[in-house]
Amino acid sequence: MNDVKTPGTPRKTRRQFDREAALNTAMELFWRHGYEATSMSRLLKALKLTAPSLYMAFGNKEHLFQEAVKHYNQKHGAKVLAPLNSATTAREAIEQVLYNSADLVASGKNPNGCLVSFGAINSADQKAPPPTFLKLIRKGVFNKFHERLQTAVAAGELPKSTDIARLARFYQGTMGAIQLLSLDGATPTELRAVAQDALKAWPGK
Amino acid sequence: MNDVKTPGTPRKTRRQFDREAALNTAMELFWRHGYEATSMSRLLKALKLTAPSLYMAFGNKEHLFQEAVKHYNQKHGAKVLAPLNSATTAREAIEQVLYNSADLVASGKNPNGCLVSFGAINSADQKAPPPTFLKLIRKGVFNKFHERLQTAVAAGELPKSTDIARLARFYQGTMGAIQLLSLDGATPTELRAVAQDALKAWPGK
DNA sequence: GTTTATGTATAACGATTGTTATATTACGCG
DNA sequence: CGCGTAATATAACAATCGTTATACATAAAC
Repeated sequence: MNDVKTPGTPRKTRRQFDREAALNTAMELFWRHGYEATSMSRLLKALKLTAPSLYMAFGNKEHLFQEAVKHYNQKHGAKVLAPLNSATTAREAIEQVLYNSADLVASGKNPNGCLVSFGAINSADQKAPPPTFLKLIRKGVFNKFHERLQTAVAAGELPKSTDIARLARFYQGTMGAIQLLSLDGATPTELRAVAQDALKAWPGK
Repeated sequence: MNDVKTPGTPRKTRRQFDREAALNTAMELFWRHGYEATSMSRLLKALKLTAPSLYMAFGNKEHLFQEAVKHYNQKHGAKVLAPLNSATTAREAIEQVLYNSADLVASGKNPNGCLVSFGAINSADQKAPPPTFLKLIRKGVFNKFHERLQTAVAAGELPKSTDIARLARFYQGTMGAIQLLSLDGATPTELRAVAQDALKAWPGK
């Protein structure tokens, strides 16, 4: 009657490599060279995998990139932005975010710069999935800054006349400046100074 | 006795295309997509040239890129940085440079962003000629900022205790922030606001 | 233990990369 | 005019791009 095979017990994976470790290495390569300049052959060599294994596990290059970026956000991005939720004042929150950013992008333990900002900046097609995906994430970061500043106004930390969007843009821009300067060899100390200078533009006082 | 052919009268070129126009188009493509993501076939199509003509005129892709960047510096970079030499005070100089930058990278008449900052940011080999070449130019821009600030200290515009290098880095960083924000669609007006906010960090007063 | 499915290995796919050898055209000069 | 050279056009080069078909090995399920 029912010729359709029932799915049966889902089979456990027999993958022989560490998916997390592979994602880590892929993230590192994309971070350092960007999406298009990171070739599959380079990835395969670094991950010590054969092509079918990688395609089986991640689909294709675009999807691997997406997963690598998500991994980046979980492992690094979230830590950098954490003060937006934990610091007591908006000013301290942004100060700490900028410091975190300076440390992340110029520590020497990771590639310099930022995967989200620069990961697909040189793209043959700016409307292709990788650039679009990153742009969306950057928009989300802007929104996080924006919301924190709104909260600050509501709490009386900032005057109600404050141009929130403008301020959010300025400090997201400062983050970008820090990331960009790190590519030319600026040290964490120098980048913290950039953050401090930018904080002199904080409203009021 | 002398079998070596004397060079004779240098023959005028018989090139049939406008070298300047070709350079302009190449600049535009490199500006928009970066070095590696701009393929020769794409260049040839845009320039309406055949490969041998382009190679005859410019050598190879790397050399064409170099010439395109020089063209960019002459046509746009020089104008943006001109106030460093013409403005009466250092503060006004930097203010106008930042405004010029905001207008250039977000006017809509040109590709957004900056060829010198982003033209080879996603490179398979960061030590290859194109990234190295751009890095050198950015170093030169830093030096121009630095020298202008030194002059300002000598003229008494700034206290002698001013950390010149730090200030130069901060405003070069602000330029980078403006360029980066333009890639996500910020308007010239919004970018001028970023410049204004950054100028609130100007020492003294 | 046999069957069945899934991960791996080898090797190749067509497309495109930057570049150049060959052939043809056409202009400058004597 | 006619010689010689330089710019063009056609076409191909080896290398690499991202991806996949095929064959083999192996672990899970009955």
